[in-house]
Amino acid sequence: MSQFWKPGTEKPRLVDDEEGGVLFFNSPSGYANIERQRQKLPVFRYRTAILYLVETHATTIVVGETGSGKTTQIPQYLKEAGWADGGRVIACTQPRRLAVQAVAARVAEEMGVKLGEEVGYTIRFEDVTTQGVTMIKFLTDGVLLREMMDDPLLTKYSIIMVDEAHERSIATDILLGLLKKIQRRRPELRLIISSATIQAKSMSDFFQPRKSRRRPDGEDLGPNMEPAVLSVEGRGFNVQIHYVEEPVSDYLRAAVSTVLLIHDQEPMGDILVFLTGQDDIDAAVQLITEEAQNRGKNSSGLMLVPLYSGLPRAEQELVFTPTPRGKRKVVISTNIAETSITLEGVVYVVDSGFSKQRFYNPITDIENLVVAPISKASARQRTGRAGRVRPGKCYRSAPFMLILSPNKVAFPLYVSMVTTRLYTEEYFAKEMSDEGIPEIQRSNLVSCVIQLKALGIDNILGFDWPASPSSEAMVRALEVLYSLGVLDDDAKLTSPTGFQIAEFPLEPMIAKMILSSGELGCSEEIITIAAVLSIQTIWVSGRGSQKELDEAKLNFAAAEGDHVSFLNVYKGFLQSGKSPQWCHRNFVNYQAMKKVIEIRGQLRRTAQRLGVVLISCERDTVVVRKAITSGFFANACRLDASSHDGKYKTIRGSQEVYIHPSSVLFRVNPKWVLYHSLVSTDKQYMRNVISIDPSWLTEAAPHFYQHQRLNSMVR
DNA sequence: AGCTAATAA
Repeated sequence: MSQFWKPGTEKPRLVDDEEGGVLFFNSPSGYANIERQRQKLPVFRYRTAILYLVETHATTIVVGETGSGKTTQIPQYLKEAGWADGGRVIACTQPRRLAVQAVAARVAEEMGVKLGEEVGYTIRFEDVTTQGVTMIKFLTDGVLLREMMDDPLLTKYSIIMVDEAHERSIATDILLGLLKKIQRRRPELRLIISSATIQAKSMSDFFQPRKSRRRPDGEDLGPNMEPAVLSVEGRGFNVQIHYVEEPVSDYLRAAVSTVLLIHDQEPMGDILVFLTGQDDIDAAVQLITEEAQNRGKNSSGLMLVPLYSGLPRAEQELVFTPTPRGKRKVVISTNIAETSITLEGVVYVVDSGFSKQRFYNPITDIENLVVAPISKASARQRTGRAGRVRPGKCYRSAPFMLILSPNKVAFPLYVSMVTTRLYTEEYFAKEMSDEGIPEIQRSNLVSCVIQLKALGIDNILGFDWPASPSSEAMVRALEVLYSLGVLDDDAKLTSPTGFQIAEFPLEPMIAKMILSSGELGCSEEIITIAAVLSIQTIWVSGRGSQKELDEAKLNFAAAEGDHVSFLNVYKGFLQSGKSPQWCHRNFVNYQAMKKVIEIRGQLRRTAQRLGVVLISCERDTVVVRKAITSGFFANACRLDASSHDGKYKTIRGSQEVYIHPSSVLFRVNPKWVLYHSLVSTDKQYMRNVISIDPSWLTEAAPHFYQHQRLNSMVR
């Protein structure tokens, strides 16, 4: 049944690209042409097999390389086979919004229907479907989870296809766990799990029924509960892999010299370099520029393009501009180019073997961002980026781990120390883990647990996860939710508070803050703050010097702290008539502010529905800070008077923390502060900080701060 | 005394 691509053979180039982002289509003239295109896709050969397996098995796992056409074709096959008859809907989930939109548009085009009718999509803020008409619906897995809050059995769907399951996002994992549960109540529901090769085994194990539930042979009791596994080959060219032979002491320099070597010795073709973050990338751009200048005209002709998520939109688009004749484009990227952005024309990949990953320590309740070795699956994915247009080459190099500056590498829970010192072939074969650690095992679980509780999953510790988080992490999440008043003594959602907080598409602490703001009379302000906190940054990055940005921020700085400063920016933006020019002058990101307005609108509607009084406190910053305290009381810190370096201690755990340099309270150091989040680098930095009065803590959470504990600290 | 891998509701 399985078909595998033979290394060294060339696969036919097709115009299909299912991976979101860049979609292009050789404007077909008419239906016959589209049909011919569809039949050329690798997945077409499996049409009958897929339909048969879906018919006879509750769960079908489709292992498909990228470019097989599975995402766009399988939903159409299902529709053609009648799975959308009788008002039923075929769902296909994606981890990313952009992919949802792109794939839906493509399928609508192939079917010759208007997007939003037979084929539609739903993402946050955009429901492009028509009830009773839409037969194939693409949506993010997060949206499908939200839908379960109204319809726990997802009764309108006949089939749910979970695409890109190998990425193992939190939402995908929760969804898989819940779908497995739903299936027991709805035997007629079919699941298709689309996954990369490496994950197929664990996926199939997860959907394996317990022995007692297996149907006896020959008896017809509905579909076979054993998952079926089908492999579909993809399209893509052979990529020759080169490993380093000798240890390199610095992956940045190794990457830089590899780029120059490729440029000197290899035929034309673009280069994609994987590094870990903005710092690395900016440094590499500079080093390559300098080196190229030193080497004279043979090394000119390089077009260097940095790529990372924080880059302004316009600069990100540079990666898509066609390479000028006689030039070679070098895209230097984070792992955004591994999954989210597809670049055409890449022939060479330089892989550092590292990426930044989040790790959560449930003991300290702190999330860290650390540089860590990637998995084999990631390495293969990166390699595959070189084979999209013609046979390519991938250069894998990695440094001595220990030579990295100490603040860049920390070994978190779950990651074992890498003893091999370089990314040799042996390292790849023997030391690299097959798969990355699922996000759910690297994260704070507060949002995840409240979502499960809201869906009526009472036994969180006993939940059947595709990959179980540590019990410490689960217990920690339960504790936090209890302290927020979301859960009662029996760990049941409280009414109405718990249910209300679960309704908000926000972290529970932010949602709590919004609920309290109604009573405190400052909900308009708090909803603005919640919207600002839910996007990455409202400031422009990259334009001008850091110093200029710091100065621009001072125009809005409030003595009370960052949250109040956000209100000043928002007010200024409104007073300017939402002017892009005003944003530009003030180093404010216009796109971000537009998003703030949009999210603010959604939160306002949700708040109103839940009975939160919408009211402004005008200039009263005390109530604003009290409302914030009601959600974030656990993040209170006190300035350590004995040291004069701005050291704070958290009240809960006596952790040593510092105010982040980006905060308006940096160097101001009020005695008592509350932070929104911690960033760990060489120190623990508090991001988004306000000053508070310690009496607000006992007011907001008397159960959490026993009086004696606080009094002894206040002195 | 000096900072933000990626994604979503």
